[in-house]
Amino acid sequence: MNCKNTVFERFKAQNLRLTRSRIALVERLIDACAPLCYDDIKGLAMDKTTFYRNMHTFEASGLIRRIESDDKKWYFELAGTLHAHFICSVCHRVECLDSFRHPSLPGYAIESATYKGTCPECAKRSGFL
Amino acid sequence: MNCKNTVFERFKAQNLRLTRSRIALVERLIDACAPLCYDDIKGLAMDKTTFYRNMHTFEASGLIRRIESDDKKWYFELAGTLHAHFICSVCHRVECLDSFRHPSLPGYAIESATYKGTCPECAKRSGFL
DNA sequence: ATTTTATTGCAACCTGGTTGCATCTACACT
DNA sequence: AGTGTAGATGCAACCAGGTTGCAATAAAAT
Repeated sequence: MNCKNTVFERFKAQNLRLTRSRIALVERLIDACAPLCYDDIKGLAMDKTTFYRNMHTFEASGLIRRIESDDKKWYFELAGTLHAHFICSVCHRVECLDSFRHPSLPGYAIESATYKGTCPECAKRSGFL
Repeated sequence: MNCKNTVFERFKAQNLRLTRSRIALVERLIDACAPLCYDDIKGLAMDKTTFYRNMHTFEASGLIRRIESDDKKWYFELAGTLHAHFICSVCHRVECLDSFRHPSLPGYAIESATYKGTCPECAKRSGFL
């Protein structure tokens, strides 16, 4: 479960301090239902060093997952259920495709699936519909 | 067909000059059966500007496709048949999954599929087998 | 051979992300 | 509550991949 208190308990269990930035980051990540990059949290007025260092820490402790989009930026999301991502090459948004099962490939250990193309909104907007 | 002469004919048809660098690049891309990044062609002793500019040109003319790996680099491959890619998070190699059909997602125009995880070789090497 | 124009290479730049280090602060211990 | 200390933060400087401006070069058309 991705509720705040659960996350904070995991912090304690891993000797991670409950700092102002971390609380803000977790709240933001819970709020958003899509992966976020540094630009997305700039409103939090946090140094990028702090952001990236915390993301690494969170990733190492299994709290979040990292996704590389096609805009050379890293996106982070709370590590909930495994799901695929769709990256729109028009608006560059990263979307979660919940309830999507990865295909199986003998010999390969698939950990994530990313699909790229045009999302429904952009297709509509550009008259591709 | 990805034979050299076919490619060079397309060059002419698009008013692209047949330069030493372009010939070398096309030969290298045909040779490799995997997407290549700038580091992969450093042996060709070509300035990175030339490499990237040509890749953009080739992409614009539909000759190649661009893939973003998880190492913050761009990989390029000849635009042959559509297929998915597997990126190994251990050795960072980009592999082509030929004869792999993309799933269908209503509303989304899927143009590419990328799977990440551990490739068979790395799984074996690290004793995950 | 000459001219024209696309292409190349260099240097300088941009952006996303990382590292070193001094400062600060969460938290444990009195 | 006051204090000590390891862990967290912010700044500046840095690194790497990729892009841009511009002068020099080389295809290819004449």
